[in-house]
Amino acid sequence: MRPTMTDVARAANASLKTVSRVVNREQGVSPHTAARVEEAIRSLGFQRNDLARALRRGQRSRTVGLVIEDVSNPFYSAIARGVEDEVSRHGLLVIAGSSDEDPGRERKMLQLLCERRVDGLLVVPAGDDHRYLLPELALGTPIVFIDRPPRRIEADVILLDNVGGARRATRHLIAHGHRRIALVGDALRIFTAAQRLRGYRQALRAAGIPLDEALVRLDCHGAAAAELAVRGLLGLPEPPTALFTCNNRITTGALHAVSDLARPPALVGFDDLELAPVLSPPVSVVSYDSVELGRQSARLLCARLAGVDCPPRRIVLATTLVERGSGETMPWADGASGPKRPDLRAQRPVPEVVCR
Amino acid sequence: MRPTMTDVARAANASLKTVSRVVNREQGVSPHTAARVEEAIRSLGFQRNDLARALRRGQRSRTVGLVIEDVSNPFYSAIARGVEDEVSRHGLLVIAGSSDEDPGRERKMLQLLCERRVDGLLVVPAGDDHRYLLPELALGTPIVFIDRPPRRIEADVILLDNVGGARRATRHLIAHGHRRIALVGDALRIFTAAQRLRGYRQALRAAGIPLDEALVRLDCHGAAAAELAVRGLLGLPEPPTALFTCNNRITTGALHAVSDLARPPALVGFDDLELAPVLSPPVSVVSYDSVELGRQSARLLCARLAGVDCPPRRIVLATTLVERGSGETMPWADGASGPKRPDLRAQRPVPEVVCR
DNA sequence: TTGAAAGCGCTACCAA
DNA sequence: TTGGTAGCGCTTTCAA
Repeated sequence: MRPTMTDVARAANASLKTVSRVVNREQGVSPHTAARVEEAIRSLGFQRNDLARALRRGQRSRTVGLVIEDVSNPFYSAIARGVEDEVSRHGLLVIAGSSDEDPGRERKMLQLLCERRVDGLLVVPAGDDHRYLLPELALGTPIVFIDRPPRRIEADVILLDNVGGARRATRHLIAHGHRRIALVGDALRIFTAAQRLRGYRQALRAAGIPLDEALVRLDCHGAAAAELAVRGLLGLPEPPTALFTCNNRITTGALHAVSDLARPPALVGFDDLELAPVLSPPVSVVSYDSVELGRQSARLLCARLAGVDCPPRRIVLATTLVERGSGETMPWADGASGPKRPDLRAQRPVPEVVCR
Repeated sequence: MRPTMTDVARAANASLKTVSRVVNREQGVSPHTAARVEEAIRSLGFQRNDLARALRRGQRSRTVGLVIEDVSNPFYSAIARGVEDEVSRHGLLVIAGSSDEDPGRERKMLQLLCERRVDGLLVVPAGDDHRYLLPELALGTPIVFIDRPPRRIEADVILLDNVGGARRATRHLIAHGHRRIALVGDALRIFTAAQRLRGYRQALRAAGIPLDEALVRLDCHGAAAAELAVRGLLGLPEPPTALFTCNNRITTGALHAVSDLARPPALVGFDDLELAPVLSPPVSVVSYDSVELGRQSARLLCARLAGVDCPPRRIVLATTLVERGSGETMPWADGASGPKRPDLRAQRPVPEVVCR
């Protein structure tokens, strides 16, 4: 069995309270007694039970819950890292879980986290009604929403400048002569998807380009769906000359769809990709610091935990357009035969003899 | 204040025990009483305190601790996802933390997790001596090591076939006519780095190619260091004609280093990259299922939690070579001028007028 | 079917 | 400087 303070007290021939004092480095223990207790702790391998401690002190579990769509998506795992960096400075650990964009799972995860008495919650919300969190908020659990605002409740939220980023990306493509610019995006119930569509429309309107519904492909969840959508766009009688892809997975899918094209359309994606600079052409993106997104969210949460009590805050982080090449090309003249993107495999000698 | 069972009992005019029975869906409560209690639970917004419950039941916190190098590295976050998928089926949550390859941080994290009484631990170990975990193991906390074996203790571990994968990668490059194959790897104290070097050496030896120390670049931690190392290799009087890059970050760095070369060396990387197929040329890699790596580790942990008591297991997962193009090119004949990798930006018209 | 009392491992309060 | 005792919110045991 695992030794308790009582065991240590017995072994050290001291009282429970004295052991507690030593463990918690409180004043008022004679060096001699302290040494005896320390020795007992060492020999028994005692480790304080934080569950019991928290219960007694009326504390929570000294953890924060983080609910994101998918811990294995680089965008979200970067957030997780930012959160960890920030909260670990306060001795808090992070319980992270994936909602898979399912409001039911999200709610269940949040419920589990509340039952474990997390000190605070960080959520990239998937649901469309978060009123069920009101009692928890009222009980003093701070909740900070990340990347998307909560629905039907007021709470702290850290967002990206989605509209601005999308508008800039689209305007950038227009500036390079494109008029048939497709948007490939996720379902509109997702806040960021809707906002990015808004920015796209604003840029078109500002340039006097009518919106062509055929060029707007929504509900692309994941790379595979996006790849299909882009193939569909390219098969149109009048295909787009440029693509605006609304998140990292969609950009990835689009790149798969255009990778074997002799003349790929121009492309700007929302979210940066680690390999964007080494693709050919290098991929231009709307970028921002996603670790910082997590860090700021956690910072706000920690401020709330420390008692900062102001009305719900709404922080918007800037996005920047990173020009790398894929978004800075003009449309091909119709029917003109332009230079092809070469197949390197064909260019380089391939051996005829393969050993073993 | 947060309502407790006592509050519910008072509100429902029932005893504490009766409330407990209702909350835990135990038998022996009359429907009428149960309804009254349910109503009180709803109206007060009662939520059972899992901390107190676990304490009383002598349970742990119903969480597993996961210590990895960096939650934001796709390799590790994929593991985290696999772990989550598996343990969530048992009602367990995941506390994940980053060690940053620092044995001190690793130890501290593990200590924190033990104090919070996690049910089990999953660790990608960074340290070189894990004997400090022996007491915890003896107390019945199952620990499964992932990707690298523990040092100086016996415990469950799930590994990849590093030697086999590296050998196959190197042999593959040899088969395509390369004899000057560089290895870019991490510090040898990291198990996987050492094993992959071993596989590389085995393949060279089998082909009768003497090892050229100048072509072995170790201690490359992170993409930036790898990029530098590759630039160094390419600046050699007799540069390598092929690269074997030992992990995902190193491959990324190498790709940065060769991205602007007219004639990039052949390349095979260990770890797959999401964008590998759309790079030019597409990148050949030693691949495996990293979500599965996490899932299997968690499965073993859960088996231990369920009481499976056999000697420590060592499971090795297979790796496969995925040929995509970058590893299937012959070396350039010395001094011959081969076809260049074209710059797409130059090929395509760039607009002269940019609006606003 | 219902409830009183003890106690999980710890800390807080007060007394010696 | 030291220690007894109560109690955090819950479950368990046993009695009514």
